[in-house]
Amino acid sequence: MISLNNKFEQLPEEKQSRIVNASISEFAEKDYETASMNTVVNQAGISKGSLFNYFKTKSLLYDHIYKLALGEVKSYLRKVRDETVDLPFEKRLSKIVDSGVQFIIEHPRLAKIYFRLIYSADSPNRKKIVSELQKLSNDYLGEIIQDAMDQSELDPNLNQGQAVFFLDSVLNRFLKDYHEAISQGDANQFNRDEWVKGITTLFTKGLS
Amino acid sequence: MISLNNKFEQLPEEKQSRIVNASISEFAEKDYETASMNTVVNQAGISKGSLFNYFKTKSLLYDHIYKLALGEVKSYLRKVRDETVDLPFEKRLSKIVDSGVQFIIEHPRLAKIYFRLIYSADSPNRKKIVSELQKLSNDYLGEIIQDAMDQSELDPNLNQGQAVFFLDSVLNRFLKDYHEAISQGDANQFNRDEWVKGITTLFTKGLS
DNA sequence: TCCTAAATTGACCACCCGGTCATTATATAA
DNA sequence: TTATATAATGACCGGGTGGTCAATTTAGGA
Repeated sequence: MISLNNKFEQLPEEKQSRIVNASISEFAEKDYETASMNTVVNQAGISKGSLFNYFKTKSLLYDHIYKLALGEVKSYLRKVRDETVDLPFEKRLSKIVDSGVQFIIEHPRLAKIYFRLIYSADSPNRKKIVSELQKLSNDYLGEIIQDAMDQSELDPNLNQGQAVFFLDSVLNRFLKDYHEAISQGDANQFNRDEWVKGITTLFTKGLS
Repeated sequence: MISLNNKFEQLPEEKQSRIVNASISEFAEKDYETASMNTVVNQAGISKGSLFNYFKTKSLLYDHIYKLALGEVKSYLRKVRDETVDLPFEKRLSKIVDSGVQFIIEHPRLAKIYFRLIYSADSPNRKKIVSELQKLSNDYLGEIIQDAMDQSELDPNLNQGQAVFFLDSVLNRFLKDYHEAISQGDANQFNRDEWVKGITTLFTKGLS
């Protein structure tokens, strides 16, 4: 026995995806407490009893969904890290922003769940999840910054932790605002190239 | 007739502050949907009917509270802006961080409401409020950055909007993390001076 | 002291929630 | 075809919600 969720995983794939889809929509639209299991079952076209048979509690369903969202985020990060490993810091940063934007466009609902998780305070196990995410981001951006330090593209005596923090702050905030702009239909206010250039300039040369 | 809330404002001050206190606690602890009017009336020691007599709906009570929180934030910003108007950019930044930290320590619950408002998505009129906040931040940080540009402490050809965005991202994120660290009792992980120095260095000289 | 107008109360309403479980429908093996 | 195990159902439960309003308490002037 590997998984504790075999009930759900042994379902026909079509049914699984109906349920996952409905759950993603609901958890993207409302925060954890406000999201309704009733809405999920109605949108998925199954009965309430069935859903609670597959996932014993709301919290376990949420677990399944956020892990799924996080998995997608991670695979994107891994992809862009590996694909840019030989590029200079500036180009790397640019690609990171690019693929963040791409992720948001391709998975707007997952992005919403991700941002809700980071910025809101009411998901179950929030502390554990957020610290996990922090580690992920630390590892990911830390590696990129360390590479740049090793290549003397960034000051080798940099406080690496701080640098990661700054980069993370700006990137996350940019992507969050971009995501919000998209979901309100006015993403044109963002000239992507200009922003990428601005961000890389900030980190390499500062504002003076 | 100036105010529409005269019912509440004509109450004895002691009673007003009991109600405000209870409301602040509740809206700080839970997000808008989850916060309970029952909890508020119990903690304030008044009856439910009375509260709904003073504030016709939950949303109107929330309005009153967030405006109060915002007012405090604004007065802090105004104060630090005026007190630092003659200082160089670096010193100014440092004072801004200082007074942000001070605000968080003095008004932890208001800070929580403020951060919830910015980062969460479920307060009523959120769009309007957030854009109001953005304007506030733009005016405030914009002025400080413009001053630094005028004094040639920052590049006079800077994209001012971007610069404000970056500064806002880093400052807000720092204060948010600091606030969370405090409310979990381990704020010692933040060496304030080191962070202030790091932030000012980032913005003036970059990381290379 | 009594009367009236205003303030306060809390039982009550309709609604929604997460979760349960006896009942029913479905699939499978004999 | 029939008997049996398994899966799916939705009425139902206790509890909490924002909001209401008839009844009661309080305050103040005559």
